[in-house]
Amino acid sequence: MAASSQRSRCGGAGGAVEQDEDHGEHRQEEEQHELRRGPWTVDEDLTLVNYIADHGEGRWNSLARAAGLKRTGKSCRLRWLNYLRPDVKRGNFTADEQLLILDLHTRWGNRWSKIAQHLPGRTDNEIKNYWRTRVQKHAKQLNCDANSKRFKDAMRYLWMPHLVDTDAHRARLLHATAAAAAHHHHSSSADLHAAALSAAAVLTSSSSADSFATAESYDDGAGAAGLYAGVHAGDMLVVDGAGAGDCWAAAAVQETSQGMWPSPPEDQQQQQHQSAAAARHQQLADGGHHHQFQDAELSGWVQGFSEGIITENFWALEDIWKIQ
DNA sequence: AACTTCCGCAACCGCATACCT
DNA sequence: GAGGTATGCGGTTGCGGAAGT
Repeated sequence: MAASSQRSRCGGAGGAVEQDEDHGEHRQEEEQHELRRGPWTVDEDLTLVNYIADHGEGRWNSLARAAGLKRTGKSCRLRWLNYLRPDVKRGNFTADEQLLILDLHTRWGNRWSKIAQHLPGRTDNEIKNYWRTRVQKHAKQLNCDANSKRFKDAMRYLWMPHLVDTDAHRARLLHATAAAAAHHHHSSSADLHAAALSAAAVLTSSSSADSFATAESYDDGAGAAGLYAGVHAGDMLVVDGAGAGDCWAAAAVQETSQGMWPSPPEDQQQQQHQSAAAARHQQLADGGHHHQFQDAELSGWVQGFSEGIITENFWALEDIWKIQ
């Protein structure tokens, strides 16, 4: 694969080089040294690894030449740092890591290398890709910018607790699906509010099932729980004084937001289900009043969010049911 | 089975900063 | 201090495989 794609890459990303003011000279220089671009071959990897094992890192341009690699120093450095380094960690991000990324990104924005320093074995490139491909996708689904306060609040009060609570999520999947389906059958237009809230729950849970929950990530859920203890998915609910319909909606969000996760061991399931249920009952017992947020701005956002669900055409309900 | 679309990720680029002479 | 080179960073591109039709 390497050979063919290299050619095309020279015409693609490499084409930008030729737009430089001294592109002619540049190309001549490249041809002279037969600089390679595109994916690295196994031989090249071995050469680089062996050379660094013998001589150490640094001085990348001279390293590339001395090792006999027809690559720029930059390319060698990138390959080593992002892929060949022995301590580089590959594979899906654990729940802990996801939480950390979300948290650090709210603090520092796109300071990928700074964020990467706090995730041992992860590279800035990997984190950046993760953010762009997964997190931004969800921002798009929420109809807001990934850098907006609105989205960050959604992360903090919906997503993070969602990750923390993954075990409970798994436990309630079947129950939630059944409840939602049953409700769908018996719902009328009067229940639109509740259904829309349910839709929001799906938005923040099952839509993320594709990428945010991996089998291995569940093992770390408990550790992450400590970080965000006290923040629960139910916190985003606005339990209005309107009555039973809204209470159902509140419960629906709590239930369906648990998403599509594999099941934990039985005893764990029961324990978590019980505590979550107790919390919900307490919440509903407090009903008839707005849920109180310490952060007034957040409270406003929550209100806006729940209203927006109805007015901003997030997803058609039909789509939600299809997913469920 | 063939084709198209979508998505994840490796690798690239330009720019900024640090370091050296 | 000026100029040149190396390194680091963040944004972007496009390939290849998966998913959908």
